[in-house]
Amino acid sequence: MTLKAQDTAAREGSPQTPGGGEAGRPAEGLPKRYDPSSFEAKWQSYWEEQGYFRAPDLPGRGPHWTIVFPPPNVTGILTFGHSLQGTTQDLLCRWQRMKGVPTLFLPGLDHAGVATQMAVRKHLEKQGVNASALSRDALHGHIETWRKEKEVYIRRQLTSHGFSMDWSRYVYTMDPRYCEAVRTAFLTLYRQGRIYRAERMVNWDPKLLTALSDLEVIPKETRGTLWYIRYPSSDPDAAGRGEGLVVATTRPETMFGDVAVAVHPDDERYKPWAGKEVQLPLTDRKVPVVTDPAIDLTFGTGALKVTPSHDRADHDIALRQKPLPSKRDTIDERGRLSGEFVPERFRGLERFAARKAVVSELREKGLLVREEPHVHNVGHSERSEVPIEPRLSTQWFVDTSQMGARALSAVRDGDIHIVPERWVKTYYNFLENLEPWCISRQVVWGHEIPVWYCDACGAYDAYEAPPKRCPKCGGEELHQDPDVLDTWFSSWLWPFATLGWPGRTKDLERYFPVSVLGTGSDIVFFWVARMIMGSLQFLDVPPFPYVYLTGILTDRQGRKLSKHLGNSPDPLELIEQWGADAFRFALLFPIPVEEGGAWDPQRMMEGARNFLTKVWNLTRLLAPSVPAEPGNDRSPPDHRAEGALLDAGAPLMDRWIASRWSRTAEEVDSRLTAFDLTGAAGALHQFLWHEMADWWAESAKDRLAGRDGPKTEASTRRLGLSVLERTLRLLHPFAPHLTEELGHHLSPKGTAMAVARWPARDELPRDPVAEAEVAALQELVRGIRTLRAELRIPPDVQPEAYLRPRSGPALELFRRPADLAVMVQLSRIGSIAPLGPSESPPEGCRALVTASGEIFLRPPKGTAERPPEGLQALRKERELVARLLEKADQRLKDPTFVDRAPPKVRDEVFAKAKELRERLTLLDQHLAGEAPVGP
RNA sequence: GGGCCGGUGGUCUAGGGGUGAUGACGUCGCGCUUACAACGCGAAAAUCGGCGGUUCGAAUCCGCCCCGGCCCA
Repeated sequence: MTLKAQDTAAREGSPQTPGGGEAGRPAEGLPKRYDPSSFEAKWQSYWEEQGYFRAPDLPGRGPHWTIVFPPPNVTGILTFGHSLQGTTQDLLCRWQRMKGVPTLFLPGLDHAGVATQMAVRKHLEKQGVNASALSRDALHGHIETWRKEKEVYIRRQLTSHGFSMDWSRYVYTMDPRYCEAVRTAFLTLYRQGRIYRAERMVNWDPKLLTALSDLEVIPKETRGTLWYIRYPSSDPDAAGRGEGLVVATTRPETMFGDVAVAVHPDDERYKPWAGKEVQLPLTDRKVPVVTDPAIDLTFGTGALKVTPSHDRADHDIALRQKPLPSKRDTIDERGRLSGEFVPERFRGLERFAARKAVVSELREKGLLVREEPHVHNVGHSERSEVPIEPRLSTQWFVDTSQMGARALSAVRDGDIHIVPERWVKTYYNFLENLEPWCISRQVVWGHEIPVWYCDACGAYDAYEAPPKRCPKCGGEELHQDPDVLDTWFSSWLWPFATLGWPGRTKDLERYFPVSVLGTGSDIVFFWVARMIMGSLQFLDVPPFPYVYLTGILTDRQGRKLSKHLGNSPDPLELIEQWGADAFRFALLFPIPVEEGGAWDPQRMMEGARNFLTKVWNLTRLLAPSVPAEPGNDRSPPDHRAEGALLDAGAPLMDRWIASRWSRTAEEVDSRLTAFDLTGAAGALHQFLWHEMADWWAESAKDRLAGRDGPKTEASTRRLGLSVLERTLRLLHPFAPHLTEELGHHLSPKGTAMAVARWPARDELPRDPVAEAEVAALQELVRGIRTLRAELRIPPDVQPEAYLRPRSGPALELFRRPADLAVMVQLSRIGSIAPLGPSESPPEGCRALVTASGEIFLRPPKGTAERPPEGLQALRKERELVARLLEKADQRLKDPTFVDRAPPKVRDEVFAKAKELRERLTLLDQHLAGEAPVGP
């Protein structure tokens, strides 16, 4: 009945009273099972309705916490990387929001030029539309339709992660305001002379017919062939040159574009050739032999054909060898041989077909000396995946040298910190070797280039709005540059264009700079470095003080998770199956966020889900139904109330768990401050599961069951709830839905967790004495459990135990019957009797010796007198102690150690040796006699 | 070719000069002990990639080497 009602509420998405003690859910309590699907959607819409995530409109500068989410591409489905980024960034935002800092988590969408155009074309072609025949406007229309569809879907995906984004400030890189920012950026740089047109070697994609930036080119290891081609001597009679020169190349089809053969100036083999000419095979042309220091003597034959139009290095060589032409196009934009230099019979052949044709003709003519397999890296288009054709072409470039230098010093001078720090060097390395940034793309989808050309005189300039006439010749026929801008030319403005730049908006004033820029380490160059350049250039300040780089997650075979490879789990499916909280937690823990590594979905999700289940059940133990406790409403906690529960006479385990909580709160907060999200998650995992649940709750069960009277029961419950509720708040940024659900269960009328106050680290008192005593208690309890497991004592049999304390804290424990009772409970034995220093335990006991004390257990009648294997634990303990003692003694015997080690270390070792020696004696007595031992 | 990162039980991982080297998953015992089998208790399992060096003392610092990965050419 109960479950059913909830399910309906969740499906409908917006219950009237989400926390509802009265209407939403019957007050009896928490369902037995942790079922995230029954409440996650409910809280998402509740948060949204309440407007918790809308960043406050505040005037002027002031404290703020801003994170701009790296905008997903309109291409469609969210990637795993977005889930990871969103999770880390949402965590930081929720944490700061709870601290009361005005917080903005800004979502957006990237138009993603080439990638989107490709996706939409593919989509249209599937529907039978011939995309290449469409006009620019028509294609824009289709893309717009596509965008509207994807936008809704992407938003739903982000929301279903529980990300606390401010959707009222959502930005699309094609919004008119954003377009203005892009235009302003272009015009500013253009007028400063930092944007220019030039003919340069670019990465040409012969399929998409566009230039690509270096970063869009993916080198792929490719098996090719190295062909050795003879370039015959042009004067065969000359001494030593009769055979001609042999040149090695992987691209014989480009030979018609050769302008020279180059050799290293120090290469003895080719000394006689310098300045001479060779015949260019398959043509009637001759080319000179030049010397250039860039030639690698060891590669191939040490002689290189120089093809300036189709190879970057060759182009550089040709430029250096002044009289040589630096341009000789023989391959057209579609990758076909063409032009006057190509013999008629090869013209029009596609490059790979041409390669075959050229090779076979060379072979026929006996000019092919040798061919051998050759593995090398070939640049491929990230977008279309075809091999890149280096090509000379006229493009727009940004001169980034000065901006790069500023970006470099921003990090060097400590204005920007990169976390983890090791990426700093990579960042330097990139900026120290900056190339001009090619920003024009020959596609139709993207930001237009605000440059107009005069049809009459050819003059061109950049304008804010379409010019009426040419300022030079007065011509009225002008046309705009047909190219569009590289997507990254809009992305690099993201931290400030999203806040209204170039306008001087309130948001820009309040929420800029961004507090931390989080992204995957794979786009340090594409994005991070350029945003830093852009912000320094246009606003004169760094865009953010911190860059937080996450690692790259891989599958079990170490391959990057990507849609491409199909090895990336679908975030939505994971959320549906396991819940958003489990997914979030699994992304953070236990694999370190900034390291990345193999992410096995099943295993990760199970681990996270089990942990959250634990939290669920712990809450169920403490508050099976809505507690009637007054004042338990998440308002600032009442220190006096807890003070009374935690005075000197309070139960040891209570004082202990409060103290542990305090340490955990501090650890979580300081780890978050240091961007150690995994560490913070780990601290909570450790505390909730292995301290609060395993030890405190186990020790408190009797009290909670009312066995010590109703007053004790009430105070225990109150203390437990007080610690639990505080921990839920600490956990909220990690698992927002679960903690919201449980928080409302605990106090139906309380503040929502999403806006609850982040606990101060010293809210509950530290108690080092209690911590030391519980450490001893745990050691003794574990000893008893070990012994009992070894003696094969059945669970329902409760033997008697005798303990003789050896350490100070243990001694204290034995003074207090209540603490002994806790030990009895935790180790499931019948009774514990303390033994004085000279007392002996009764006959028939088995013993174990720990640092805290000696443990004796009497197997009840009827159980095995002695386990078949004997007393392994005791024997192993002896071995270990003996080994440790020997080590310690050795050090103490070493005069240099005694001489040079700090006194503190020396004393420690000395004390340790003393303790070990005593323990060894005890162990030997137990082993030798198996008899109860007196002094 | 240049640069960066990592190598710790079967797997993943903590620790960054003095530890009895964390913890998780998995494995093996024993248990459905009324918060939790999505669990509990116990056990087995690592000479911290190799070789040198610095040091009274190295998983930890330095050098070289080997292996894996990433980035830029």
